[in-house]
Amino acid sequence: MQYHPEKIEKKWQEYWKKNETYKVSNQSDLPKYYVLDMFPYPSGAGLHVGHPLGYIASDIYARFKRQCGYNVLHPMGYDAFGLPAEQYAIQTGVHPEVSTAKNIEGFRRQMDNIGFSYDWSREVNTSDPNYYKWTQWIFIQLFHHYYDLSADKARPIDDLSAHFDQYGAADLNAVSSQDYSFSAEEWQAYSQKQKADILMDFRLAYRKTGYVNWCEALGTVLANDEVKDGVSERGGYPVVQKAMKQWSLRTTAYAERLLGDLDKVDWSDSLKIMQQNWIGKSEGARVVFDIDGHQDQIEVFTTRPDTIYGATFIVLAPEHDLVERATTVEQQEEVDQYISFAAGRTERERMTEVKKVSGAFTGGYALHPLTGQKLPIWIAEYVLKDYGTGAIMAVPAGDTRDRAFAEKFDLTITEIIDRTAFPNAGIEDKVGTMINSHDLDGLSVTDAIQKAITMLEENGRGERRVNYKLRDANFSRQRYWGEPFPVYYDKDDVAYTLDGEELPLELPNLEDFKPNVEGKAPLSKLEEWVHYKNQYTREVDTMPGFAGSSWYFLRYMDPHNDQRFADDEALNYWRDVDLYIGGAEHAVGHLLYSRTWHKFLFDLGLVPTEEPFKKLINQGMIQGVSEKIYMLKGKQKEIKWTLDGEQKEIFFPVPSYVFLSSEIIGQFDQDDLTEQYVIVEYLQNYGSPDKAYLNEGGISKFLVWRPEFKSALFLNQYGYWYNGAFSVDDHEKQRIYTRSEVEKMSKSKYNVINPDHVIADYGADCFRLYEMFLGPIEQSKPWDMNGIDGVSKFLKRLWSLFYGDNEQWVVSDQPPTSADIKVLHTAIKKVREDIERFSFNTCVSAFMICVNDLKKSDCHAGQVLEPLIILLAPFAPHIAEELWQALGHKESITTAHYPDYNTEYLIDDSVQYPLCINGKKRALIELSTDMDQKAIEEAALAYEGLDKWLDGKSVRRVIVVKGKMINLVVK
RNA sequence: GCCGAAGUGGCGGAAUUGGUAGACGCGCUGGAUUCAAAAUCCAGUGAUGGCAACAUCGUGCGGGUUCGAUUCCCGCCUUCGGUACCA
Repeated sequence: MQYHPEKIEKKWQEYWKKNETYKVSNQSDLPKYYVLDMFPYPSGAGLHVGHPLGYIASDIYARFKRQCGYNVLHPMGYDAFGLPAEQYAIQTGVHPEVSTAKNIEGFRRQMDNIGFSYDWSREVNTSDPNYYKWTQWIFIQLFHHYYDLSADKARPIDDLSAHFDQYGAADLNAVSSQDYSFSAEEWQAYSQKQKADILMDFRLAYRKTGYVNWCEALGTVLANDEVKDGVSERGGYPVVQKAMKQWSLRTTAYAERLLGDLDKVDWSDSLKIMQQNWIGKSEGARVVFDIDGHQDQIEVFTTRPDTIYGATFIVLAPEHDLVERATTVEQQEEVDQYISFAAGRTERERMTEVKKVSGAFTGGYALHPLTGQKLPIWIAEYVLKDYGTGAIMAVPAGDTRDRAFAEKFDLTITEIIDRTAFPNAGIEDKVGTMINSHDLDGLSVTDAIQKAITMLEENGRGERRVNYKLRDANFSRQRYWGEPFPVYYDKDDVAYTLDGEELPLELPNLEDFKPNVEGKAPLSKLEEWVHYKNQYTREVDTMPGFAGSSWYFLRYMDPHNDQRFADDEALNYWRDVDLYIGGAEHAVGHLLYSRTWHKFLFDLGLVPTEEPFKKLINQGMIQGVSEKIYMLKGKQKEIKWTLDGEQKEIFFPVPSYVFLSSEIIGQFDQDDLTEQYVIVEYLQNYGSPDKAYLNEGGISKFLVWRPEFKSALFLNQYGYWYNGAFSVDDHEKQRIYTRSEVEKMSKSKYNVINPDHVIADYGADCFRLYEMFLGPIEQSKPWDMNGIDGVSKFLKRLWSLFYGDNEQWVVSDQPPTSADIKVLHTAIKKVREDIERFSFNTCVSAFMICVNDLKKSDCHAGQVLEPLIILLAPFAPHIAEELWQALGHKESITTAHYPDYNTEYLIDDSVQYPLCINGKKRALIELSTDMDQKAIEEAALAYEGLDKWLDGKSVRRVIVVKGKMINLVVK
């Protein structure tokens, strides 16, 4: 029997489906294990070879754990709300629901083709009302809770109202948008609207003014992704930052716990550091500056209160509320101009372009809190509205950007730290002795920080404060394809949430997905829908992409429950995700949002764990190799080139496009050249950089795809292709070479490799093994097919251990040799250990070594081959099932216990020791394994070739690492 | 800019705790088999010099620690991911 992957793979995929092999129950005596993949956004480009990298790894691990006796939850679903479907709808009129359903179907077919062990009965889809009912429900809970810092958890907002009723804002330790002080009597006297506004400042889901990328020309709000170099990517129109009332989630309330609980999870240090830095905890002081001639105060946060006497001016973000107040009549025009300049700058530009210094003087002055000195108030884009308080005290002697700013605008620079004792220290380093700082003079920086805070507190001009870089998450999108907010407003703009029985609030149907006037969300066009119970209006914005993905891992535990987001029993059984695999691009965003939601649900007693993901692995990205063909710009009337030193020319009857093979572009002026993408599947030799080419067939396909080039000429170093034929006969000379470039794998770059095509050529098992064989799971690499033949050969060799070279069943009952047993147990040990450390590429190597060795010794013993295919089953499940069945088993190999190794079989009699002189390997000596340190040392010194290396010098020291190496230190 | 990661033969990569650099695979070269090809099998394959034995160099670059560094430390360079509305 021959190895035909296409036959056996379909057969087993159908078997697994029919027998519900991978269906998992919430009731089991076995220990649980939850293996999760980051679910995909079902894009129109389909699944490409980059997606399955992580999915294959997690599938191997899930299958391995199952065979080790765990009840394994391994589900999959779709993150189905998102921008691309909406853009597609705007372009084509196809409803996002329709295109999404179609894409999901395609993804599912592609995933089935790879042979994953998902329990598809638990599939979730974030755009399914039965799912987003609970996303809305969680939002409602967030709305009705606030964060109590004393209890260090979320508490019902009604408790807060009760506190206000009884005590006013006194003795309150809660997270809020601004500080409040009012008495119980005052509170009781407030109007409903006033009360609602105050409570809003405490809610965990709350409204505030946020900024969006507004493109007037397109009449829409753009995602950051759609803005390039400050203008819209489509059309290149200006983009400005526009203020809009938006929903936010008070993620900052959880900052401290998000930071501290990183200790509880088994994630890589680099990932934890990224999250730490994102949360960005810093300790310092809040300092208050009076504005000269006004009642208002400017509040700043500084990590360097020691430098307070070096503060020589104040900088506000251009959007800061007090800019208007501080600006004088004379400066009004300049300030207005600067504000509109800053509005045209994206936040990214403002952060990145640190070398461009710009700003404007408001004309106003602040008073130094300790000296009373007048400090000019400036506005500048380097101060961001959402960072800290949106204002800074500028200390040009202690901060590089402040210094650059002071130098540019000729502002006072007061040196306040003497660093002569630290000649290598930069101006931001916390070393040195204070000078020009009144009471702080002579103190070290660290002492000065403490004393400065005390002084500020005593003067009532500030206090010790912890600040986080983490910002509250903007939760509103002016778009259609997302979860509708279960929210409505009364005439006074007071927000209310829908009752539970009204959920899900289904996304109403729409024909036209373009935004409404002034960038209002598309739902605002449905006037009837917007009006709710006569006097109310509904929220028309929708939730962002991360809403549905922030809790989906919980829904898999109990996906069909219509009473709760998941049942207690299911939650208490599965608890948390034991292994989570996904792209490094989610390192902060998704993982931080999920952790926040999870902690909130924990506070409400709804989930049993504080952290959702115990162990996390980031898979690397598979990049694509795009291929571009050179072309002369515009249509040509004639073409001249040199062939074998001879000048050639062609005059075209009608002007034609001319494409050039890459080896001859040197003959042309580079300025006349341009490039066109080629669909990589049209190319021969694709995968070898700069060696891919179009042959006659490829050119035909290219011209069918791009009919505008139908009459083009393709030129290479031997001749040309024109009107359907090459001018040379030799096939070797009929090649138009393209240029290769490593880029993101994307539909728009025509470099997407569909796993289906690889599977059609090599089989799913081969594809799975090859993706793992490419390299460490965490590393990014461009996709290339150059090594896949090796994996394919391996599977055929494995098959031939069972079916022999003449395709007859050759497995025997003969007991195996001890050498073959050693080969098997070496592989078991290596594979078991490497799976546990997620080193799947070396597992594949271990399989290859094992099969090569068994092939060499002509081993066909069932006692060796049977454990071997169980060992391989998680990696190549189809071939494993087939051979398992051929060995006479009736049950799926999924139920077979994963083999254990016995170290007794692995012991060697002797060790090859490298004999090193001063760390350099000079000889190999073979010594018995049981020799002790001393005996090894003696054997080394007795080595006959030794004199040659000593060169008259003597051995000073002998270092022996038993079983590893011997080093002689010679002087 | 800031935060994180990576860089080893012609290529993908291995070296798990500081201990034989290049496992395994691709490619390439030579050979066997074949009418021929494919497939398969065998041998070789880091660079330089040498007939060879062997020697020297060699893990992005420049330093350092150590008997010994791909691995640890300091300073750079390049590429990739994120940078709060792509997912």
